Amino acid sequence: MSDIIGEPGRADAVTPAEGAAGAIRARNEAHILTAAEGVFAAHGYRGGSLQAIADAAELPRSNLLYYFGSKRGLYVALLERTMARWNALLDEITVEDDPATVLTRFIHAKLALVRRHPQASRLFASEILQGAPLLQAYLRGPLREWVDTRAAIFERWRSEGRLDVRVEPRALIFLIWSATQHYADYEAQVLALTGREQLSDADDRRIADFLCHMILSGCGLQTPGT
Amino acid sequence: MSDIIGEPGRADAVTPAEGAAGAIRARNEAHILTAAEGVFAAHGYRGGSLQAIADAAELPRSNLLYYFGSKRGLYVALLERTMARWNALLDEITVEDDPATVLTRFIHAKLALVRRHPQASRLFASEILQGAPLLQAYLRGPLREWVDTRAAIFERWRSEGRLDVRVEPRALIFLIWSATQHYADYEAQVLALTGREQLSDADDRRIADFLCHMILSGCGLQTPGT
DNA sequence: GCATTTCCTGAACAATTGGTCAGGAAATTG
DNA sequence: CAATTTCCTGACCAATTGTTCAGGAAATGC
Repeated sequence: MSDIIGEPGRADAVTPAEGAAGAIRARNEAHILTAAEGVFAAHGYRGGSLQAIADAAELPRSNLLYYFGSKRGLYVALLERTMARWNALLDEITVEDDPATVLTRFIHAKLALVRRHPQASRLFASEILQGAPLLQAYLRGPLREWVDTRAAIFERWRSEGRLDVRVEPRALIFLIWSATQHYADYEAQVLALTGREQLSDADDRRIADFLCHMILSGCGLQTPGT
Repeated sequence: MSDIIGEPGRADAVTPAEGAAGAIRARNEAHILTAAEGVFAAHGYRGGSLQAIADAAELPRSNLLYYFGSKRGLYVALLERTMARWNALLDEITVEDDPATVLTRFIHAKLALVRRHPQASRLFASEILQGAPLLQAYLRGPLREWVDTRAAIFERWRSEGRLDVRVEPRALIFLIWSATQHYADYEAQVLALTGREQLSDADDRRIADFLCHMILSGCGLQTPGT
């Protein structure tokens, strides 16, 4: 019920230096979080059991409780870590920037992030599927603010004729998100339908180029020279 | 493990006429499946409990077992019903058709489907998030065939200059799927970010228009007159 | 070295899980 | 009507769930 995640002042404890006090804690917590990420991403919060996470982390179940207090505590810590990483990538743009360049960079960054941390993307997806009980504050707070800022800039660009009038700023952001996250969340489907074992770097590049082309031309923009 | 779903010959029992033998079964099964859809969509297969479904259906837990034998049996039946409905919408197209019209219709149909059955879309998403253990046969069989057919047609269009050369047929299909399903799977996020309680018909129309514009212009096509 | 904090875990906890089954009610059939 | 099939469920089962806790090992501080 307490949707605390994403509110300000939640700075993660600074990772203690190697050998210093609390170093063991930092190492083990990270280890457990990684295991939890895989389990919760695949089976959701309710479906993921502490035992399964403990097995993946090769630790006794009680050890997870020792560090995180409860299942919910572990899940919250995991979401916080994920959103913190996410936020680190929400780069700044201004009205002065070139729309085509901004969008291209945005798509590439998001695609790279999602392809590098597919588990994190799936975890996020499963939380949203539940109705985002713990992420309401994050969605309605910092993330919404971020979206509003970008949307305002897109709006400006549009009124200045630098973006096609038919572009809905927020819908554009959703489109980029959905198109990129699809390759993490629906990876199993993509692989099954393309007959691949996994996506190659070449695949990643073709996907990125295709998405950039589609989005840019929908915005009435030319692909900027590399 | 047995990924049977989606293979041919799985015709659902024809719903018996009102009052005929098995009518009770048909009615109750449908009732239970609807309840199960909501629970599994939100919490996944492992996370969804028979008790929760029973509560939603206002039936004793044993009754679900009576009709479906096991939790897995219920889940499989639910996935089968979902995929059957899905398949009913995979309409036919030919090379002779007009690309712009086909794509427009495709987007509208998919968006309407997904907005009308958001639970089904989320159920599907959660199954894929797990790695699609039960849908492998469906994905690699009938769905892949469907995708290959469309992709071949897009390819033809492209070689005839009726589609931009930069369009990757399969990636185009994925783009349409992801962009539309986003409004079901990530509904909680969309609502939180737009500050809405729910999406209106007007929202639906604006979304559809925007997506059609983006996709069509990325394909080098004009929006067809209505 | 000793004292203190941190780390760790096996055993036990009540609650919930999916599943079985006997026994009976309700409906359909002849 | 009686016979038969379908429908239904409460009680019980073993297994698993998240959590508590006592007691001790390991690391750290001095």
